[in-house]
Amino acid sequence: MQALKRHQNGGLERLERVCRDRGIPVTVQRRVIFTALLERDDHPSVDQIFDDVKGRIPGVSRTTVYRTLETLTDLGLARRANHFEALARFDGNMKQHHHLVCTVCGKVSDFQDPGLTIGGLPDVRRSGFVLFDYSIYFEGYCVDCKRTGTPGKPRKRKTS
Amino acid sequence: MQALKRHQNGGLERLERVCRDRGIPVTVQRRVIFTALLERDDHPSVDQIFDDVKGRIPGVSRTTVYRTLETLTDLGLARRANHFEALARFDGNMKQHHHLVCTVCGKVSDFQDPGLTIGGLPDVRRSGFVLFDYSIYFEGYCVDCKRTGTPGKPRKRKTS
DNA sequence: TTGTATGCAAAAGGTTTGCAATGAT
DNA sequence: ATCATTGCAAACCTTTTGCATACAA
Repeated sequence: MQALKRHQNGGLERLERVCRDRGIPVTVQRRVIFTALLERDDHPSVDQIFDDVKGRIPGVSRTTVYRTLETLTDLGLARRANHFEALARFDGNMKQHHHLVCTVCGKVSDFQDPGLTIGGLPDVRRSGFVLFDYSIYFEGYCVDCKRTGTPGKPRKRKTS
Repeated sequence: MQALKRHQNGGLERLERVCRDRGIPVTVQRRVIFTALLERDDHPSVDQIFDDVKGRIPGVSRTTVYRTLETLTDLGLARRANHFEALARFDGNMKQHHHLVCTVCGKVSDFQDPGLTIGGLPDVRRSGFVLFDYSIYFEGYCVDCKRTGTPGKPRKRKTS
């Protein structure tokens, strides 16, 4: 319902406008992949979108899905749902703590603040979810990236 | 400082106790890898720990680091810092929203609640960080996993 | 027509697995 | 002595890249 609404309120029109503004072509692939993304609200992986889409575009390649999702992110029409690049990360700090995520370089650092609480814990129980902890991810520019800008683009591979 | 303190307050003793309780051996690799993890507070990747550790254990293999970090997670001595398994994930919902993360099956779902605010935004500016958004990750058991328990273990590959 | 996006195939990176040897209790 | 863990090598999956072709404007 939620997704459908988003879809109806000019999802594609938004894509077309943004592409025109940036002077890049609006291809069939971009249209369909963007639509598929808007139809989901479960943070799909590249392969999930690929599966959704391959029935609608004759010979799409996974590569195009990768590239298009990245393009949409650049255009500000999507974002990466994973902090950290796609790598396993571990944490030996078992105390509750929060995180500062730099959306430019991808760096994540701990931010411990016992005084930080949520105003009125949400009613997640309603959905049958058993809550036992929470952690807040603060997004912004770290000191190093403050001036350069361009949010939403984590670094590529091999930059550890 | 923080990490050092954690290290001093019986990091290894904790490991030894937990291993004894579970009846599994305390190997050199487990000792050193756990120590290396406690020395960092930057959510290291497997390779970062491997680098830290290969000077201290003659012929460690990356495989052992993978396996040991997973073991530590099972033992409750570490946790994965990345929600989602190590995969790129995208989100077409650009409005502020929060997340419900099931620590058993790894499923992440959106949780939108405009009434949910943080009591007194933290003083992250002090560190030079420019904050422009935040998102809360609520961790717990989803309806499906409620009874089975065993937190902290996201699903493996190929389970999309 | 001009320039960018696409698809393919191959490469590169990250993670898991089987098995024999080693090590902890 | 026994059973789990380790290391190696190979397999597997995910993501990126180069290049020729196809497509949008």
